[in-house]
Amino acid sequence: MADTQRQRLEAREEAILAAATAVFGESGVDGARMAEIARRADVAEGTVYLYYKNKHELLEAVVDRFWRELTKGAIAAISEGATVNQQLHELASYHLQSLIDDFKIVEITSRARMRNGEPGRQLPQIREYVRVFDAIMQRGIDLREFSADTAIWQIRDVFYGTLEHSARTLVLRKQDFDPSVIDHLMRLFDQYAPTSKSDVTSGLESSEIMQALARIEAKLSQH
Amino acid sequence: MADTQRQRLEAREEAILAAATAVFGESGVDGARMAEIARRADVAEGTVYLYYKNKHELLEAVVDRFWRELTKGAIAAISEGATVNQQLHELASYHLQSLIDDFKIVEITSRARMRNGEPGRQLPQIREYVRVFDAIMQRGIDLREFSADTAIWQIRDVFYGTLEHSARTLVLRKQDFDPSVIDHLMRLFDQYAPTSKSDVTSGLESSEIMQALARIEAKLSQH
DNA sequence: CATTATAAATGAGTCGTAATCATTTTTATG
DNA sequence: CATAAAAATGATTACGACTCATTTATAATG
Repeated sequence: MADTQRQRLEAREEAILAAATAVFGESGVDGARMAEIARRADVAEGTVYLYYKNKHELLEAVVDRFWRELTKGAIAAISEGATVNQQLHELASYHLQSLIDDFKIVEITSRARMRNGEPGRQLPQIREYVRVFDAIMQRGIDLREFSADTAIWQIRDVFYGTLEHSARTLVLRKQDFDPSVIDHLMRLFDQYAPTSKSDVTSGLESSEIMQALARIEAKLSQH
Repeated sequence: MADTQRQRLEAREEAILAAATAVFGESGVDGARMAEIARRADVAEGTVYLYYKNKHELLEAVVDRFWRELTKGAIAAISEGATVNQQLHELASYHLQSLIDDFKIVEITSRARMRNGEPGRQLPQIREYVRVFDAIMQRGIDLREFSADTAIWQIRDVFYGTLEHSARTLVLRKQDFDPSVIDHLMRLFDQYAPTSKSDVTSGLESSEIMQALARIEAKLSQH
């Protein structure tokens, strides 16, 4: 029964993580007591330290899991065949709604970034989460919906920065999700549409078409 | 000499605040020792508690002063007679540069917002700081440079949200101030011009072609 | 199934630090 | 100079994160 043993350990780790998430959320990082987390996970205080080296690592695990789940949710929230604009809209809505719903955990994220006095390591799971946006944007550029010289990282900062601030604004005002925030944000993306001038049907464009056709031909010959 | 007495007390408070700013910046909030702050301010540990009720209130005072100074600096950085766009540019530059220079203290700000477990009280001095932006925007609307139905609070979230995220990105990449970030942000503000440039018929055709090709590719990959 | 070895769990005890408070020192007042 | 009030001190307390000697559960072996 080496398998059930492993499962029991995993269940325990999960119980600790769940308890920690709850307590951190309710009391904040400083207010959270390791004793309380242990009590809710139904283990002794020392046991927590068998799974996580210290309070900060436990915090990191909680935050890490949160963003991993968020990534899953984001991918699920995006319609596969939709237009780039539609997908951005879906991602923005999902993101804003999540930030509002789990405001407490989101706030705690900044705490997990701090290691000792040094600020801002990138958390791996946030990097992963951001890839969802990057993939949509890249597709937008490939599809010529956005001009090719678009600096994705700058737009990403606009996208996430705006939504984060908007979420804070809404929560502080005790308001719910506001669709106008999304509409407003999406309108900014019109900025990145390729210039409406005559280079639309130029030689560069046709080479892109030929490249795509070549890829299709290559795929066809595989069958 | 009731006046010199008062001055001595103020000097002491200032010494404690300066010491706290330094130590919080160097070691982070958790790493900062009240004993170290007292030592650097050249007072006994108990004395600190005569001026600030506890560590958190001291932190709040440090953050509060930082944003008060920032407000002063912002107002000084803006040219009185300049155009609205020029002023926004100046404010954005000043803000981004400050966020980069004092990244540590800025990060600590989120910590000061937390009171017990409850997140996000507005810090009064940040509210004050934000007014600088609001005033410029209001002037822009009054001068008909921005359309009247512009929701200032949403644009404010774009402005500060983007700059905050950009600053983090730059600092993590160990890059300095990047003017292209400002230019990029300022271009977004064209959106709010009353004479909308967005109703020009643009080259939708090419993106439609590319989308069609992408759909074909996607279908092919399924086999 | 009994025995031993190994892994996991326990919680009383240690240790560091924020905060307190009885005592001392300084300052203001007449 | 005497006295009261204010300010400052630092030894002491309180509390919570973390440790570790001991106990309990699980796996391995003949």
